Amino acid sequence: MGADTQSRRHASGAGSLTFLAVPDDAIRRVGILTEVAAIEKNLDYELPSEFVGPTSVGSRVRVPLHGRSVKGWIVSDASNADSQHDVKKVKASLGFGPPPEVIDLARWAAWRWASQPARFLSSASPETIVRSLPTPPRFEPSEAPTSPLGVLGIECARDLNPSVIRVGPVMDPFDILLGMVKELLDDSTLPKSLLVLVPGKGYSRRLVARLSRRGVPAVDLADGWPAARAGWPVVVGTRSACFAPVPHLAGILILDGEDSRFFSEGAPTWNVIDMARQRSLEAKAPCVVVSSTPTALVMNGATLRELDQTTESAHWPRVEVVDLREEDPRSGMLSSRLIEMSRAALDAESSEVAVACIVNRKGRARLVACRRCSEIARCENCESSCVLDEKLECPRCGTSRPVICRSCGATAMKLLRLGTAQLAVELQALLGVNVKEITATSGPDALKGARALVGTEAILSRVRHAKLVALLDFDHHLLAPRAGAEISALTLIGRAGRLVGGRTRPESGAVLIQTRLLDHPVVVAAEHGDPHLVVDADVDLRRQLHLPPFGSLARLKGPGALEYATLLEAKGCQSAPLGETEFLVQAKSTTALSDCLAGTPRPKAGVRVGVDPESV
DNA sequence: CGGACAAGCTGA
DNA sequence: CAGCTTGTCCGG
Repeated sequence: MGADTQSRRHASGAGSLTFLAVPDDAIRRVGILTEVAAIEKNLDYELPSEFVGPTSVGSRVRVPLHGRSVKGWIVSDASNADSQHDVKKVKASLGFGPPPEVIDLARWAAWRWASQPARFLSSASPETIVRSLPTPPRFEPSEAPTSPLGVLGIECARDLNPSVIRVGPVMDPFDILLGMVKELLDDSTLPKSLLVLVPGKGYSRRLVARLSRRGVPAVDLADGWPAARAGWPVVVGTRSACFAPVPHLAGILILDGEDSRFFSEGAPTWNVIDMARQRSLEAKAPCVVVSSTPTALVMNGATLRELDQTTESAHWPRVEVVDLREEDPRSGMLSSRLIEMSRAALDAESSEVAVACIVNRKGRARLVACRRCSEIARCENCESSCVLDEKLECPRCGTSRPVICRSCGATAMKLLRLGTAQLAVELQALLGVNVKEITATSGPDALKGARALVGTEAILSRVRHAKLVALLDFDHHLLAPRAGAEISALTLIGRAGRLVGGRTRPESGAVLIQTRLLDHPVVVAAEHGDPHLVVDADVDLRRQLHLPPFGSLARLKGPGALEYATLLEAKGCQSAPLGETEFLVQAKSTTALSDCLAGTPRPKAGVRVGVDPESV
């Protein structure tokens, strides 16, 4: 059975839109899906004649259930009138909810990722009650963009097959958006909405402001749910915006499609790319993804469109590589080339942050040894190696103890693998300027007065410009033991590149990569500004291992995992143990796996099911 | 999910 | 056998 037939089966509950013509004295019954995710069937309720509020499919209501009062969605008009139950009355209206198409999408998603529709519908619903909707502005026809990207946007908007546009990470994708606006919103008889999905909140806010300056009516879904529900021409938002309540979808544009924030690892696992493609398929609308490093999951059968190679590589940053094998081991992560380039960057950029150093280790040091006897500091409980911050802390079991060597009692430690805090101190000593430490938890004024920064990847979302971005321990990213690690390492270089600018502009800075793997394809790709070999390798690896999207898999976790794996195996899935209570189940296709999971009741002992997680 | 109700366990 | 825990069922 194809995905198409599947989703139709899951759409079967949805009825027609808005206020049905019902005889005045007829009692209107509605099918309700409650917020209680475990109850997957629709329950019948009566809509009292005094009921005030929207009653179309998707509307939010409060209903009595088992002595409780729960929130829910109207998911079908009148249902089986032959009720043996004494049907209860809907208690109250909770205002507008998602449109019928989104109810269908939530049903499909529940099937696709072995979850419940209510889980997805909650993120599709407004946070506060919406009782009235604004009137969307008239869309004024715009001028067609003539740039190559604008033309590409128009071209993609005409194609109902999914498209992926590969551009260098520094390339501004705004004209693609303008091209799609022109093609999809101009002289359309029906008011339609274009959805734009971006990874972060800040990006969304800036994009809305920029569109508004250009005279394109746009709202941010973060504060514009009612406007989106009313059918605003352009709706911008983060990952939950693939459920944006626009009543008539014109198309979807996803920017930075490879960003990990588009792939939800928590339960349920789901991803924006597949979700958006399903929604646009049902709406017969185009779906376009822009990405510098489209992974196999992003490509997944889409048409790849690119500019010429010269233009693409011009929009990668200038890259400098430091061979850590040649460095004096005593200089640690702060190589002489790094210091030299930092000084040049500080001279070139006289007031703002000039240098950003990225290393994914917080605290003072991740590995320490006794200065006197060289014993590695380990946890007294579990023997795993301690992290030094104020005290010696165990990253595994959380116990902490004073800084004293367990074998000789000395109190001085050698710092073997430095973290951000210590590196900031050392860099400040070497450069003689104000150096600040930035991690995900640092406050907004952590940047005040800083000329150089040391921190985790959090830096890349806090700072917009720098002359030099240094990836101090790039091999840590490169050698991460999971499928897709190499692509994310290359993506990191691209994100760093956005702070320094494209390689052909004279005012641009550079990205410095410290590595021991000079010939690694990722390092070479970054130097050439050409990701295609790395991207192809990701596709080949996944094809060979039958990983998504070339096969489908689910991770089962919990006390009932073994029992559930056995049941699924009997239905034609392959299963392999990953641990005592953890199993991997594979099937030939997404449809086969999802059908199998949907058709097999879970055992009593709990199992958590994660379908097609991003990293394996 | 969480309330209802049934079946099982304990202690005087 | 009351009083409490644990398990299973089901919701309109």
